[in-house]
Amino acid sequence: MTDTRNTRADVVEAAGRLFAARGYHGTSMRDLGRELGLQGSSLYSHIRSKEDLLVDVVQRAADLFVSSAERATALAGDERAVLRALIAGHVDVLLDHVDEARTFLNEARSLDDPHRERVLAARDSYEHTFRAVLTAGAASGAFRRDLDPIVTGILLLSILNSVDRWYRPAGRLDRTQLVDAILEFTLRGIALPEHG
Amino acid sequence: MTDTRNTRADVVEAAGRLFAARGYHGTSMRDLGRELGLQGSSLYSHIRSKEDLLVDVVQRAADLFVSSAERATALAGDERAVLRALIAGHVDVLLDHVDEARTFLNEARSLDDPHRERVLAARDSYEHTFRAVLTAGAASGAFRRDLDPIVTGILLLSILNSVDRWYRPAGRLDRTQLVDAILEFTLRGIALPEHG
DNA sequence: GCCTTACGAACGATCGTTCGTTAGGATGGG
DNA sequence: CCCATCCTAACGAACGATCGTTCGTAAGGC
Repeated sequence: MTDTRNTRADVVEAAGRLFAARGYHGTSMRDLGRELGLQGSSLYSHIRSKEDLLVDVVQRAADLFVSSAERATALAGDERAVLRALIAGHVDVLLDHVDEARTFLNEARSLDDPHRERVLAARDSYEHTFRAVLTAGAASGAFRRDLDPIVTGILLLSILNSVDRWYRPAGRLDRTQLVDAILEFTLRGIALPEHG
Repeated sequence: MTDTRNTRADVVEAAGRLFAARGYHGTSMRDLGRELGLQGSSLYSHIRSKEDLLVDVVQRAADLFVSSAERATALAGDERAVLRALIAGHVDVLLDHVDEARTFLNEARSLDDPHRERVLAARDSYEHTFRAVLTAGAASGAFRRDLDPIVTGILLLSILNSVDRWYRPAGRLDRTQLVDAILEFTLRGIALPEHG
């Protein structure tokens, strides 16, 4: 019963899986066919080229990240609340769509120019959302004023973009605790407060 | 004058450059030959296989990271000083050997089993150094006691391993300021201290 | 005269892709 | 209700290109 015929969405999903695990150049069309129980040539009933698949996977991830950020900023609340929502949204996208997100983060460089620029633009817009909240928080008094929001945003996103490399849902932290840990680290750091 | 004959070290260095830029599977031996002004087949005067090159590049980066950590822990000083040295050492390796470090971080999965395990073991040992300092600092009172050193170490290393993706020496921060920014973020976070 | 470095042709394997064809379910007219 | 039709998904052979690699050979400095 599971061996019904495949749709384009099935192909894109399997492509995400393999691209995430072995990279775009490390995945052949025949590999991808085998993953679906097909011949490599049969994939061309669904797509026009291998690059098409990468575009689809990466674009889908980009959309997920951008719309997650939009939902977070639409929230009522001070900058801390929005920042928490941004972190939680990023973690959700990363963990609920690991393969697309991984491919987005690691394989975008294999896109050819028009597509790569479009993806980099989406990423810029996404990162800008983080910077904007950090800047607003510094102005409103929620965050320190002596830190550069650009650098701070990059450091936070460095943490977030690495979550899929180590976090395992079966481990000690559930997802809420993960978000809390990242937020706590970002807000207060590891130093003892009473210390100089 | 620059077109003297090439040594094995030249080949490994050029391989690191291309592996970092295009990935292991995205780099062909003929690409690599062209980078050195050679035929692809001529590379086999210096190496036995393409995989050899990846092993060399990745192993070299692993050694650099591990010995950097050893130098940092050999330092006199409290845990904050050692932590700063660890951060500075990591940044130095990453920026002074970008290509090897990038390849180490991104292409280790393309190694076959015996070599990959050895590299993962080196990485584990390196990360253990960070955890050990964080644990010692929590015990001595330099750092907060309510944070998990394992998680904290991972978050810090997430920041450090991403530095090469955004830091440009021509930008606003020189290298010392970069280390200071990371240390400050890690120790105190972005929240206003007087805030709840 | 040897040893290192490089060449260039060639190997079989695999790459992404095209093509003509087919099985079978959906569709619609009589 | 049946049959002709169409469409989608898949096959398998084949294409030229490129892959990593081998081999026999040549050039040139210690």
